[in-house]
Amino acid sequence: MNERYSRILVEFFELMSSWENSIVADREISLPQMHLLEILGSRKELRMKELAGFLGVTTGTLTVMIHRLLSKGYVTKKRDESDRRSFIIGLSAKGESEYGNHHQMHMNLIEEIIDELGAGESDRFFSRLEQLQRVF
Amino acid sequence: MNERYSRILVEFFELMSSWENSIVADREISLPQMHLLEILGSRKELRMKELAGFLGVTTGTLTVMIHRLLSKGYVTKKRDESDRRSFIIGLSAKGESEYGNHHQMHMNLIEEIIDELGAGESDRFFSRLEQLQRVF
DNA sequence: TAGATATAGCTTGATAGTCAAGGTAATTAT
DNA sequence: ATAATTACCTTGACTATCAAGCTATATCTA
Repeated sequence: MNERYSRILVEFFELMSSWENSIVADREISLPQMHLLEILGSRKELRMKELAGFLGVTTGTLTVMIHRLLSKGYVTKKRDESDRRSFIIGLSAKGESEYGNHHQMHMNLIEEIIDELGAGESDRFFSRLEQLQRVF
Repeated sequence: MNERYSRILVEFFELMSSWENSIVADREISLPQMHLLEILGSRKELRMKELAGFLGVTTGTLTVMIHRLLSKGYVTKKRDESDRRSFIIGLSAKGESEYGNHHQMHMNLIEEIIDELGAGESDRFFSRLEQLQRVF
């Protein structure tokens, strides 16, 4: 039985992964880059160190990611005048637009989930999903 | 409300991702490589083309992944004598062992989920999760 | 059966993501 | 003051990834 649960969980994860991949495909930016935009979209402005923490990468990795996103115009970078070692990263107008577009895709997905499960079951399902944050 | 659902789903996905990352860390193989081992573990033997399909990568990408896994001894590769253009990829003993270890981690996770949600709610939860395969 | 077409896999060149280790500049603690 | 810490950057090494073009084998078709 637990084997079945494990299989369902793994398959769900793989389906979500490929869904995410498919909606960024042909979009000029990669999935890790979109993830970065998503974090900035919900948290507004962050320092490099903080952003690296949310992404789960080193600041060295982030430095080059930000360079690429800067050159494509998705993010802004300015010095933090209160601590001149730090930089403040934010979304440009183009970045906001890309984030908004992606976020809408997520909202559409949520609609489809609610259609599939029904309102009551959806609420129950997401509550369980939230509860599981304690497990990881 | 849908905003909340979306946030929960995204956070769940991120938690699962970092959980997966953490359990392969310091393990000599990468996450994509482990994913490959998992597919072979459940499907036994596959041709390159089939394996690439399950992984969602091109055969070119797979060629180099298999080279790396062969050199580290996790997989086996032999010609398909019924179609000499093809190769049959399988797990070596070392690959089986690595897969078994990883699979056990998943089973432990399932245990923790059941502990957290309870048996009845877990069953309901996984049924919903399974139902959602239709949405993606 | 010969020639055309399709398929399986490989190679190469380009772009990205990733970390560890070591560097600089700015801040904070002693 | 100066030592220690912090934030970030750079470099070198490795992996993942695709597209395009290649070879060998299989299949179709006239």
